[in-house]
Amino acid sequence: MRLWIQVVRLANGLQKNVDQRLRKQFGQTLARFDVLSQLGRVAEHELPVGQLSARLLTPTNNITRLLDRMERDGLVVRTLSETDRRSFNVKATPEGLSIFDAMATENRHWISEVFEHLPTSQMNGLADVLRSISEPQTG
Amino acid sequence: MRLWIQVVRLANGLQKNVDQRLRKQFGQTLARFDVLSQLGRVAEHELPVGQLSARLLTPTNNITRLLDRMERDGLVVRTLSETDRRSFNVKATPEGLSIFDAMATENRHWISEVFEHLPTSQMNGLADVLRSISEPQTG
DNA sequence: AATAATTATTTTATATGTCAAATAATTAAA
DNA sequence: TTTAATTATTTGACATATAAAATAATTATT
Repeated sequence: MRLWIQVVRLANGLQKNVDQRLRKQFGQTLARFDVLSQLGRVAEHELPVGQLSARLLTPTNNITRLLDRMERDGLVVRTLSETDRRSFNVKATPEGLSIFDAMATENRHWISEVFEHLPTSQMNGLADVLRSISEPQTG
Repeated sequence: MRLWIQVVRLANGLQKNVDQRLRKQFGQTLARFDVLSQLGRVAEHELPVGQLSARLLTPTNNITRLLDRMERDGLVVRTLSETDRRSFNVKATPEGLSIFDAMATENRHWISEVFEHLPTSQMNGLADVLRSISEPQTG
């Protein structure tokens, strides 16, 4: 069964494609886009590092340096939590949010190009398959 | 349409899962597994670096250091090409092949567990979708 | 209050990925 | 046959990912 290899290739291809476009057109990466997209959808565009990493399905230690560089580049700021001195809040800056909006707009175009030629029936079928596969490994 | 995000998550989940198991059980990574799987399926288990990178859909400069470490760990050897002094052949060592066989066996189990519960009809549907999506972006 | 366990984050070390530039050998052109 | 262009691979600089250990603050226990 080489089906999974095809799924992986499709996903990797999509990600590479998006990452390359983000690099060229915005000087940003997919990882940064993911961070901003999480911050973009919460109140105050602000989250504790731990919650951010949980939303990204990635361990905390994995995004510390990513945040370092994003902070250096003015996309986010870290502020001490007022209730827990161990914890930092990460907040998207206006500049970060504005870059994110631009990236998100472009991204929607790219993705819809890829799925444009896919009939609705197949789209629904794909959604079903994803549900079937994803559920058992939840957790 | 967040369909593509689900595809990406499924694929990333699968890859992370496999990578972690390979690390824990064999002290190897998915990237190394990919290299060995390509070498494993050609005559003499040997390929020029360029052809190897083409098969892995990754630029040559991207696997140079990977090969350095694999050579250091005795999984592959690099030998000068006899016909082109710019070119190196990468060959899997007996040790590399033996580790690969063990990894491939385990890998088949893990993957079949994931797809085990998927009805044949959905499997075929997924294959169709993959074909539809993949064709336009071939290249 | 002192000790222990837990939690949030960073640090360290290493592996993999990106792009651009360097090196060196081959082929093509003048 | 010198020069120029191409090809194969490596190197350099940096970004992202992994695991394990370190820090430091909090909570729980005694």
